[in-house]
Amino acid sequence: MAHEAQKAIARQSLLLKSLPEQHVDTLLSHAIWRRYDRGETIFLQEEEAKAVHVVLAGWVKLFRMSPTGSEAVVSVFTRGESFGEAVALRNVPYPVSAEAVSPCEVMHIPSPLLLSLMREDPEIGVSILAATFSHLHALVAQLEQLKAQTGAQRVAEFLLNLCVNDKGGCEVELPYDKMLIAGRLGMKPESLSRAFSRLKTVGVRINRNHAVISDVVGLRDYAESDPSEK
Amino acid sequence: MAHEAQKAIARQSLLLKSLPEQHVDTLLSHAIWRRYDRGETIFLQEEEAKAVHVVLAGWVKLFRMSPTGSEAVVSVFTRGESFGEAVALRNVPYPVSAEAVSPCEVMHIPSPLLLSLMREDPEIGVSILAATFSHLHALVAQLEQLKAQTGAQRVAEFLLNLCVNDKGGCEVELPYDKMLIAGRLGMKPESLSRAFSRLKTVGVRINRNHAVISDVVGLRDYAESDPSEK
DNA sequence: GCCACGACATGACAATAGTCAAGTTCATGC
DNA sequence: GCATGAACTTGACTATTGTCATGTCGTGGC
Repeated sequence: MAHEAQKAIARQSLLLKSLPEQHVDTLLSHAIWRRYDRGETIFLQEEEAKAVHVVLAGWVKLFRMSPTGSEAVVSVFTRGESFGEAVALRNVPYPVSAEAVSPCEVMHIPSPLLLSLMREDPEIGVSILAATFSHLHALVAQLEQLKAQTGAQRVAEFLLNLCVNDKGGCEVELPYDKMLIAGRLGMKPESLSRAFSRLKTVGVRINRNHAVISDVVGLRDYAESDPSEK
Repeated sequence: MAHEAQKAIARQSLLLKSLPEQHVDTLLSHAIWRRYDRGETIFLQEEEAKAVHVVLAGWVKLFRMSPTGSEAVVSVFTRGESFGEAVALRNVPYPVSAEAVSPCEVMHIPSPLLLSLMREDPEIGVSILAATFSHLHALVAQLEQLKAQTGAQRVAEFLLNLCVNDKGGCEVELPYDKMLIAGRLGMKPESLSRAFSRLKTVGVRINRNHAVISDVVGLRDYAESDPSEK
């Protein structure tokens, strides 16, 4: 059974936050709450979806194995984020696999429950679409980055997304392994290392999983500049 | 007003094909039917979505402009395909722009109509989710290609998707400009040219917009082989 | 028919990223 | 404490791709 703290996190997720209290209670009380160890599989590509997943703690990566065995990281989720909405409601196989990349707490909402509630109140469909749209948007943004930016620029954007303040300097912690960051940004770990050292010229220092950005505006200029201008 | 032939195409779209006849009739009779010339804009990034779009004839590209002015093609749609579902139902701005890349016929379903119908019958929400999921899936597949395959391999997959038969040889027409194919595959036109000439060694001949594939199985092997093995 | 322009092909070169190998650091188990 | 192994960094080299320049080929306008 779930702690109140976990329920509070679930309530804040994009999927649930705009639903009527009463429905949220129903969903939370029928949900399955599970802990995953680092490296543990949550579901596999081609498996049939039976639930929608909400991350309560830790980090989960979605990835795809190509026929050759190399893996492509599609997205990385953390506290308060949900995934699998569009798949769960249609009884189709997952297009990706999901794996815990740190110890995780994940809530699973059985899809039949969500479906039956949706037939009662169409507003739930809108909530699901909202969450799905945000995934769609994230994928589009990622595609644009891959097609229009160099590796170092993608790293710069990644760091900027970790910053809270939008000017001056700031210090951030890298949220997960550099290997995973590299995968998420579509490059090899070696290239990520080199991208980091290239960013030294625009005021970025990396030490372990700690990053110091001395000039956020300058870094943003770098990220958005034309690759051919450098 | 629409020809019956156009309505028939719309009925076959993923968005509408599984809906009850009665709802489809309502939607079709309130839809807006428009013709677009090559190069004409259908909507712009950041514009607020007011409709869902169904392509009846021609080709439409969705693309994103990066801050530097370079464009990244996100997807290309043709007869029977719909786009903008998840955006239209949420009153959020489009994350992409849409442009006709050939003379086009496009049907627009006003989103308030779709929303009100959805509140009557939640099944419509499922249909919209189905269409949205297929876009999500396509983006994930594209991401995987970009991250795990070389340019020539992406071109090989593109050609394979145009083939109907799955063994032996086949001949296909390239559906649109090579410039657009290049954009869709995340490369420059020059790189596409070179990818084509590289594919000569696996039995692919390109002449104008006509492609001859002498060995579909061999080409598939090539597309799925490890990039480092060549 | 001729011209102009855009799409496309190709060569030379530069920039970028992947590969392979060697070495460092750090967390873990014993 | 020490050994082990995984994550990470760095260097040298290669492969791939982008850039720029040039040339060809067709299509559409006149």
